[in-house]
Amino acid sequence: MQKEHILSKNQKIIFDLIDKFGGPMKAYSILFNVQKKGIKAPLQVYRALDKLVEIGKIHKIESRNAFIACQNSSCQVSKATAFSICESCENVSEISNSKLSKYLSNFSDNSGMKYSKYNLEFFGLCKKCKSK
Amino acid sequence: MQKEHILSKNQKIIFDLIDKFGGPMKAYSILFNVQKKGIKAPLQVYRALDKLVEIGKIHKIESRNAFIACQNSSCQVSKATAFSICESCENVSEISNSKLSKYLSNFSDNSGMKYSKYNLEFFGLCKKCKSK
DNA sequence: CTTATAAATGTTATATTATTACATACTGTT
DNA sequence: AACAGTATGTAATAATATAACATTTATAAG
Ligand SMILES: [Zn+2]
Ligand SMILES: [Zn+2]
Ligand SMILES: [Zn+2]
Ligand SMILES: [Zn+2]
Repeated sequence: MQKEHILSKNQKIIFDLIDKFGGPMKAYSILFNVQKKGIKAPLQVYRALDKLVEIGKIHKIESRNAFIACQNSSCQVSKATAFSICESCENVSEISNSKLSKYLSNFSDNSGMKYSKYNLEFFGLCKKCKSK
Repeated sequence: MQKEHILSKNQKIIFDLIDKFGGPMKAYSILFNVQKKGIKAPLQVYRALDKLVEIGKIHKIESRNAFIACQNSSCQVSKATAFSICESCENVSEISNSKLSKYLSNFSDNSGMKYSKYNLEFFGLCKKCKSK
């Protein structure tokens, strides 16, 4: 189980927006959408995003510079993330596969490096886009 | 084996720089370093980078917005990439592990999605940084 | 060789993403 | 009350990436 975090005002506004939206959102799109709530500057958005990523409530989709709400409450807080991304419609979903996460969390090679975190992004065509 | 690509002038200048540098380079750092060779504008750099990524001569480290020469001539041209990244010294190396690549290339879940490409980034501390 | 086509280049301007710096306010603890 | 840690507000700017348009070079076909 995850530790519960009490979100601050800005953090809550921004998390609620991303969570409700359901898909990946870009920082400046978030900014535009929360301006009516009094959040006026990019930095206010980025600070909230940083914190939300840190506590695992959202994840950054690195290849898209976008942020998505965690769809997997049991994932190891931001330390082990995997996503599938449709290159046609840009739909993104978080992969929750215990075999995969176990395999990657235990991965080690002969580099002498100790891995404490990973991010995996799969690309392809989703069901809908495939059948077009 | 990979198909051989003949690089254009700008592509060759930029690939040679990245390859010689050995680690991840950022686009504007590349630009600065090739200005004496006549490449003056960001777009010239980005166009060469796009092409080099496309043909698998370099890869983009998404979490760092940086580009590194492919260290693994047998990797499936830009379709299956894995890196280890030291969060302390920012050293990056390409992971060449046939079991891992086989596992990920064959990965499928019940989403109905057909994966054609992936990128994996491991984070941790390298040997050197661990012992500090 | 000429024509056609695709790929690459040059140049300017601009869009998008993210951080620095500094001042202020809120929250919980001793 | 004093302190430490976290969060906020605001302005300016840095860093990353693309749009638009003109021109040139490479490749292949007729
Ligand atoms: Zn998650
Ligand atoms: Zn799709
Ligand atoms: Zn490679
Ligand atoms: Zn290191």
